[in-house]
Amino acid sequence: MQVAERAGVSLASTSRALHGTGASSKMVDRVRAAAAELGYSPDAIGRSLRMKRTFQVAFAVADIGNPVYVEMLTAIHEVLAPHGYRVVVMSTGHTVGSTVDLVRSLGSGFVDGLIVSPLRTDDALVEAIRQAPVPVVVIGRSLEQQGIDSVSTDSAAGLGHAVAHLVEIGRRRIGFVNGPLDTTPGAARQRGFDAATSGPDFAGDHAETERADDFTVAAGLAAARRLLSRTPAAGPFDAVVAANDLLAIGVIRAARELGLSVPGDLAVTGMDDTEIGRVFQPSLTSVSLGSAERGTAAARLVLDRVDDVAEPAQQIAIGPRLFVRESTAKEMSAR
Amino acid sequence: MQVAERAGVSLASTSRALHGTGASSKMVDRVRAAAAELGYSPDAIGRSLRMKRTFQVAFAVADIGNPVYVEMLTAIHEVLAPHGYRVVVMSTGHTVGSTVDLVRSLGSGFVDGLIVSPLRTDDALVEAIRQAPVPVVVIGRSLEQQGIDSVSTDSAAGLGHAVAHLVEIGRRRIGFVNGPLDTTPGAARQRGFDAATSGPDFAGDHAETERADDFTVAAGLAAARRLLSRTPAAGPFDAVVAANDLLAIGVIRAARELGLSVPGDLAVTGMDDTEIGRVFQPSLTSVSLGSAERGTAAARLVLDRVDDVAEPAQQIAIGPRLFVRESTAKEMSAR
DNA sequence: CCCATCACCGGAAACGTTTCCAGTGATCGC
DNA sequence: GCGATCACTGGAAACGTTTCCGGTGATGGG
Repeated sequence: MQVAERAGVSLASTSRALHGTGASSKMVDRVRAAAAELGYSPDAIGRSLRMKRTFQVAFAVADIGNPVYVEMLTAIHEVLAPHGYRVVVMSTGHTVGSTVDLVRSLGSGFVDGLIVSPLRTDDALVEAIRQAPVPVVVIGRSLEQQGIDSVSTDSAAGLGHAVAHLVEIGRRRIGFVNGPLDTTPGAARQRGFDAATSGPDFAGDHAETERADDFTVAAGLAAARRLLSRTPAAGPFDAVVAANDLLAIGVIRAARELGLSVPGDLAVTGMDDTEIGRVFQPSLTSVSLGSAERGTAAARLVLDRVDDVAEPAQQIAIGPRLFVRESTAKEMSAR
Repeated sequence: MQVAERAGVSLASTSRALHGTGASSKMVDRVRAAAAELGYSPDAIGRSLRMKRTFQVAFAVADIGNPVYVEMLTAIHEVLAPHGYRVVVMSTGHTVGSTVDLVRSLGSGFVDGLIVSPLRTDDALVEAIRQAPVPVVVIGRSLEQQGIDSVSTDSAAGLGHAVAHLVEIGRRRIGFVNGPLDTTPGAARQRGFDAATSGPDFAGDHAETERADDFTVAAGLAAARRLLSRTPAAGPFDAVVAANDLLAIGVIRAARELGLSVPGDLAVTGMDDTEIGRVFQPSLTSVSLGSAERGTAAARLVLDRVDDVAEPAQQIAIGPRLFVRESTAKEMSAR
């Protein structure tokens, strides 16, 4: 190494001087000076090879463009960067199989840990995660019984909050626009809606689900058209719960097409509390699932695991919170 | 290495067999089988150390949450992943100094290339980029004379398109809500607006700029309130050009506060053609600066540079394109 | 049948760092 | 003044891979 020669000392001393332990101050000065003159910075690869640390953590999701994941990514980056960790973004692909491949690829040791939010889960994936050679934290479903670190949120309960709020402001005939049921979030939200609208606690008159092909505005628009074209015996819908903010915007579009005012004729709620919903007109009442908090918690957890090795797997839950905005204002049209 | 032992061959043969060159088919089968049994995948660090390739590219921006950068990131990832490259996200920080630090940190060799979109640029940064030990591609300003690879867009011309469109639909008194002037985009857009509204080609009656503190909805709202509270001698504003989509949404909010209809009383244009603008009500006429295309081009360029070493620096320009939507529909209110 | 060519394999070096281990010089206490 | 302790330094090994180089066996041509 050039710095050692230049400073006239051994490689060992150079390393100690730069790393800061067990070197005399004279030595430190000398090496620092030489390093500064040469514009030297230690090679990350050599260092990684020796230390068995890459100082990198991967974050993997199906779709990096999704605002929810962007928020997580930002939060994760904010936690990890000050600790000297870099963030590698990866794609899980849309199938369970490709996610399993991703987890297996951790064997090549290019990261010290993984934070992953799989759209779909199965036993093979759980097994792969448990076998993984580096710590893996799952954002999404709680995997308690499986002994896997996870950061989850109770989106089913979140749906309950939305329904309760709508009932409280006097809505009685509530539609639900959900996304695909074969995704983890889709399934959970359906459970939440069904639980909230069945049973004796539900004070409304009617509840009905329509499924969109996708969690997008366009799919929400199409689904809402179908839903709103029907009129239940109890009377026309006066509220729609959407499984995410983009779907909710699609619902509002459909309402406008049909000449319904929001929130006058139709109150609409979203989920995820995204920027896009906050700035929309009308601004969107939405259930926050704490994307940023989940990212932060996952990042902290993975940091813990990278240092301390084996503790019992931890399941962190972030409570959903309802943010009431214009799209569910109290006043109702007389109809 | 365990695989070599298991297969009963040398490390060298193992490597050749897995890498695929100069090994007999019998050897390949044997090694593959052993590798499969052991679930072996080659260590990325050891490989990197030897090959002097990390198979990683960094993407650095000030704010990963910005939709424009998210689009770029997605595009970059899509180009790089099939070539076996990983994407590391980094933050430039908000000052030139921290960006320079970032570029210098490339010396530790943790990536094979960098794609960076600096908010602000100065000579020190240009110098640092030129000295960088790995290829650097700049997204943003064209740095032709500096001999630096860059992918740029002519946002000044884009502003011209917006103004021309507004004039064409009969608007005459045009306001401009810009962001901070000390950023590269802010300065370029100001130049564009000034060029488009001065000189004999401008068929409007009045042009005036108001500056927002930031490229956000809130800042746009505040700036638009200030702008619209003034009434030029030529008459009230009938159009506002905003320097990006978020500012434009702020402008629409301000207009609504003041009882102005959009586009009836006031036509509004944005810039960046973001999802948020597309789904807004009214949907936003916006100048696309081709974020995804720029990301794609930058990623391709960095791939070229990683393989072929030295070619003359390249400057790629992506032309801006205007997408006309509801916020600048033709009909005007009679006033 | 012998020599030259060729395909293939194993040994070993190299990449750049950290850390263990031993050794040297100095300092301190007795 | 001498021995022991101590702070510090240098040598060397190790991390896991790729690739150069030399060698060996087979094959083909003369």
